[in-house]
Amino acid sequence: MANTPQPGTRERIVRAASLLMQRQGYEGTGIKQVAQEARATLGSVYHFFPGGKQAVGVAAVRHADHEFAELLSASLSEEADPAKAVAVCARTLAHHLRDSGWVDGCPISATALETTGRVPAIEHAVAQAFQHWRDLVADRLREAGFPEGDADDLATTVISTLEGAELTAQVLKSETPLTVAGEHLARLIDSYKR
Amino acid sequence: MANTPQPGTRERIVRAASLLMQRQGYEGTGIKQVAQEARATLGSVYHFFPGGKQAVGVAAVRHADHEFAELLSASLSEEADPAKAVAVCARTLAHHLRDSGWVDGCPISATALETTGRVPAIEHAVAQAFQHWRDLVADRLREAGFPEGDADDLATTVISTLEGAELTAQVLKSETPLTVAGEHLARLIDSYKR
DNA sequence: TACTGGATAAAACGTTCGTTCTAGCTTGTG
DNA sequence: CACAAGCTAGAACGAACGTTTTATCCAGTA
Repeated sequence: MANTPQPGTRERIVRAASLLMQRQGYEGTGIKQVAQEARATLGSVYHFFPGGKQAVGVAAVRHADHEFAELLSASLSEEADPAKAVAVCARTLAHHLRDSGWVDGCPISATALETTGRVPAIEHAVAQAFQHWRDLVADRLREAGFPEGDADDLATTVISTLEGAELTAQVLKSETPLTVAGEHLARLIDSYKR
Repeated sequence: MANTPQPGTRERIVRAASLLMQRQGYEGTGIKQVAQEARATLGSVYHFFPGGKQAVGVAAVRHADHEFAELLSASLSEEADPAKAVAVCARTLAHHLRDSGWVDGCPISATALETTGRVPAIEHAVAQAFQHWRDLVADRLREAGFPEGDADDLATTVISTLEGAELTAQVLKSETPLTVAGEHLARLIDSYKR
């Protein structure tokens, strides 16, 4: 959506890094592999990212943050009922995951787990993404009339559960964990209504 | 529990690998680092694991599988009400995570995400672990009188949510995601009663 | 036309990776 | 005491890692 027809070199590097890190994690992705996949040279990578691999990693995480935020916002605004919207979102994730051959799960969780407590810059970008997504859900719930406390707690669990269900679905190569998680989340949200 | 007072070399290697892979993932953990941490030599590692790094990885995942299964079984049998048991389990995980300085999350999720679709042997061990844990919860729910279909679905979501909440808690360095997820899961399970 | 700065290209750095190999050590049985 | 088998020790392999360096290209401006 709204992609520049010919993304510049910097943009190609970030996208390639984001995709590779989604599938192989941060440690499993090499700078040279990123350059090759982005059809850029090593010189270009270090030109745009003097901070080296860590800087590329941070940019890739931020890119993934924005991408998933768009998908989330779209899902949340499609349905009038936020409970239904969450279920729809879970199904959408399940289809994307299946269509990719079970390789495209959450774009940052692999990176998150590998770098937590060891690479502060990436750790921080990951935390920002999680909070960002959480806030999107919380805002939608407040907007639908849920009290502040309930909305915050529910939003936290929605993100956690979607995250975990995507991991489980990927590992088991099955859409079921995501679809049932979506329905359970809808049921949970409904139980807070009124 | 029931640790041999002086674990043998093989056991030390598996434990060290499991711990390091929990914190740094599969790609981020080197064979030499495993050997050093286990107070073993490279020769010993390749003596016990002729399959190399992959074989060590599989053994480490299986070790983590059994360890977490024990924690899960203990939590589930401590409380008469399985809904309460799940909430207690979430709190236990939160405390362990906090006490470790936010580094000891789920022992296999980092490895799972890095290797899925790329290292079949490890992929398989990870899937077995998830199913194993899921079955423990499902059995407990059936035992408590939940119908088969409900028990299976709930067990899937319990594992998914615990997994995701642990990831979120680790990333945000907060116990909250795990504790509220535990309470939400208890509420969800209760909503299926009768 | 000459110059300048951003961007690209490619070779090479030292280090670490997973793995292999050949000794040497221990231990228990004949 | 001898001898195999199980285990440990440590050096060495080629390949890949992240990074640095030097040179070249190519806009846009004066």
